[in-house]
Amino acid sequence: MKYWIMKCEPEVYSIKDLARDKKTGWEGVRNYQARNFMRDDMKVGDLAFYYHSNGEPSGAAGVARITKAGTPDPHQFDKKSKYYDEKATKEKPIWITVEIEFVEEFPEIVPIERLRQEKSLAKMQLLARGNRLSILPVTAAEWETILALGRGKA
DNA sequence: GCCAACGTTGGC
DNA sequence: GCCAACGTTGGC
Repeated sequence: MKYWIMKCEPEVYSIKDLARDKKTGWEGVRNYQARNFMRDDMKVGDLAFYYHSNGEPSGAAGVARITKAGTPDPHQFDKKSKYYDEKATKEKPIWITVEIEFVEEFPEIVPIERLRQEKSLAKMQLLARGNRLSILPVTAAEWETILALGRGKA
């Protein structure tokens, strides 16, 4: 099983929205690296931190689980969608989506500033300079560290 | 709202 | 295939 970080702006869709909806499709990803993670490496049962970007504060807000992996993103075929891609066909879809379900919301968001204070997280891709990927892998050690912070046990 | 950093596009 | 211009991301 693998661990991930999935970023979303809370004003667009927050952890509370996910808690209310129970599950949601992770659609509209239009970045090849993020797509490749979803297509090739994400498996049903994998866990992900739900990360609020551009939030107040930005940081890890909770945990979600992958419930469906690597299905074509329907928006790429929809001419009315902002995610429409004229190069995509049903036979050869370009963009991929996964479905996630709510697992837990942290009592308090773990701010990115707090993550930067952890020496063991210094090499995390999330904290790398200029990182903009919306989906990132997390190591098991990083997972445990952040989970403890999120649950207030660190 | 600013701006640095990055991915993508398109002209050549 | 290079690279400048552009658009987007995301922390602050």
